[in-house]
Amino acid sequence: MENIGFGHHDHAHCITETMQNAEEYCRTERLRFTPVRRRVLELLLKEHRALGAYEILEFLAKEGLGSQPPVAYRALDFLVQNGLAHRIERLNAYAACAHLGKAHAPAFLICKSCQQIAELDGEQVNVVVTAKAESTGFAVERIAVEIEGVCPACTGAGA
Amino acid sequence: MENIGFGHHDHAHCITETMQNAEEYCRTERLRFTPVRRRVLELLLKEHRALGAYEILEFLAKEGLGSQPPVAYRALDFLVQNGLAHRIERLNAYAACAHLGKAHAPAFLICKSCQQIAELDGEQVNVVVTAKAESTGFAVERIAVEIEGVCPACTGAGA
DNA sequence: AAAAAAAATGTTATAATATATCAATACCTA
DNA sequence: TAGGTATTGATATATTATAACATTTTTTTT
Repeated sequence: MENIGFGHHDHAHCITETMQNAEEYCRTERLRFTPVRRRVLELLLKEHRALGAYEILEFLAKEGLGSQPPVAYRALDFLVQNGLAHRIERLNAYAACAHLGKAHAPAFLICKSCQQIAELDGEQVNVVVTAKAESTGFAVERIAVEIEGVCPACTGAGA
Repeated sequence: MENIGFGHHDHAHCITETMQNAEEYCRTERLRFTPVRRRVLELLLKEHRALGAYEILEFLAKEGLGSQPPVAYRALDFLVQNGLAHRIERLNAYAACAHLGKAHAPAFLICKSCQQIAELDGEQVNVVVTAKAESTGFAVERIAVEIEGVCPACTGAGA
């Protein structure tokens, strides 16, 4: 897995490509990629940072896609369950998955200043941690690695 | 750092010893270990699991130590700031530090079933992750490693 | 020891995040 | 097309967290 960082990139392309991948993924998995779900993923991709459920809800409300919290939470749950987005525990917020479909063990870089999220390959880390944990008899189900700090762009900008 | 796990231990002793360490630590660091702060740490140690701020507040209220949320949050902030307790992001809850005073890089094992928390030594993990992150130009400030699963006791109990 | 400054606490109010519940609708599939 | 399942709509409420300001306590300075 390649690291997806904070660098510049063709963002429009990154959106359309990920959306296409998501469409296909849902088709093959027989998941219902409904309008709200589709739109929420699109918003996460467009904003390219972690968004809270209520931030998302504001967008949805403006667009007539729903105005009550469960609308946003349900869509986010769907995306997270199916690996199309990740929940960032530290922020109680959500970010689009940068490696759609491919199994992966993400470690998140969280910029305090701009809320942008990058994914590092956490595979190694997961292996080490899982070994340690299971040697104590603990049954590992889920590993969250979240790294808080300041991204290159914001460091440069004196943030 | 030794791993502190889910095994049986002399809990009464573990409480008094940690409290003594905390007392001394606060004395040498010239920190004010006020009654509320002391009591909150004691509660975290006694319960030996992650407690939410409002759970703690209930105890405090019963004991006449305060009944409004800021009372609990302030005490918890103090303990976390000074390394006497940790915040478990996954649970929005708090646990007493198992390695008081010693600098350490904890990785938390969170039992879904009983909410008990164990600390693994996350030093290695932190080194690996920090290297990766900083190679992308990201300035690391804080790393959270949280492992969710089922502890040996609960696995045995069929949880 | 008194005054000034700093830290902690008390109190009220409210913000932000999240879920339970039940009714209505859309969609699969037998 | 009837029946089951998944999704959405809508209302209410639970849970977690902080802002703001007054008061008190502790520490430091004079």
